Amino acid sequence: MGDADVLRQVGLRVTAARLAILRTVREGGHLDVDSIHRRTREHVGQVSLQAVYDALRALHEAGLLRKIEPMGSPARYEARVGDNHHHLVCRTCGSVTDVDCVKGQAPCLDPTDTSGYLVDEADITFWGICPRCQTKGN
Amino acid sequence: MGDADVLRQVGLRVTAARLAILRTVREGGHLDVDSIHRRTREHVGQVSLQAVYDALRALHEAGLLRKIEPMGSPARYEARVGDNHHHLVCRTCGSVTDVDCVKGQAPCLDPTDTSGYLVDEADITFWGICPRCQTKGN
DNA sequence: TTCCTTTACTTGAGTCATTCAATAAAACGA
DNA sequence: TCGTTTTATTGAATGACTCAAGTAAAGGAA
Repeated sequence: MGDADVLRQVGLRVTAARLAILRTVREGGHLDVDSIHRRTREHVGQVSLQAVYDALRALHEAGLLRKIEPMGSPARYEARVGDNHHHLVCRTCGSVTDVDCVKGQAPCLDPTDTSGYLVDEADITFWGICPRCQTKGN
Repeated sequence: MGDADVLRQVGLRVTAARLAILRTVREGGHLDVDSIHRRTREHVGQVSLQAVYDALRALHEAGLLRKIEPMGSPARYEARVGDNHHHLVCRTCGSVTDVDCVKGQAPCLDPTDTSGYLVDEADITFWGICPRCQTKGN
């Protein structure tokens, strides 16, 4: 199934911008909005930053993209959704790496005491220094 | 040991603003900067917003306060540090509640595969609907 | 195909949390 | 008490993101 069908399936219109943005995020890893904007332009020419914001929100609300916001840095988007994986974030360079769920397949949704909350998601970020920044000294 | 000594111990000068801010955060739970500013004023009169930002950063860097930034809302500070607890955040009203570490005393610092990262902290946020918002029938 | 309605895109201005910069005022060791 | 260093004040700036109004494109209906 192509991306056009994926979009239609979630009730979104198929536009060049959305197809390009979807592709960009898939290729890119964990890109911020600015990077997505720049790379998307390389694919389809002119696209406004607002169009990128709009499309990312639509794609995110439709469940096609996941949005992460590590403390202190702008939002990032990734195409890997629905598998409840977590993230390693480098304190030095800010790079993000996926980590599979700590508990295997289970969705990590069980704090020992939920205090009455109806919990539907566990958002887990591991902070540390990435291999490259370790070797770079400091 | 009083707060003044606590401040001196971490190498910070003792000022009325810092003492009041520390007290405010202790009393407040998970307050954002604006709330801290407002409440601190009630304790000591005039304090500028920037002084609050500066003090919070200093206190945070000194390890006296913990900073959390749930997606989509301004930063919040809490006085409970060093025990690696986690947070429940309400999707509806944004309120934050503490949860003890899922793994008991252990610091939850073991993703199955760290990809070479030197991990020093696990930041875990559980998202859901708080009891009050559940009964309010959204 | 053409028309029409709905949805998306563009441009430009606005908001909010946070930071920067320069001056004034305290803290605290000498 | 003095002098240096750190902290506070005031005001301006930044950056990520949103809002709003008009234009363009998508896709169903005629």
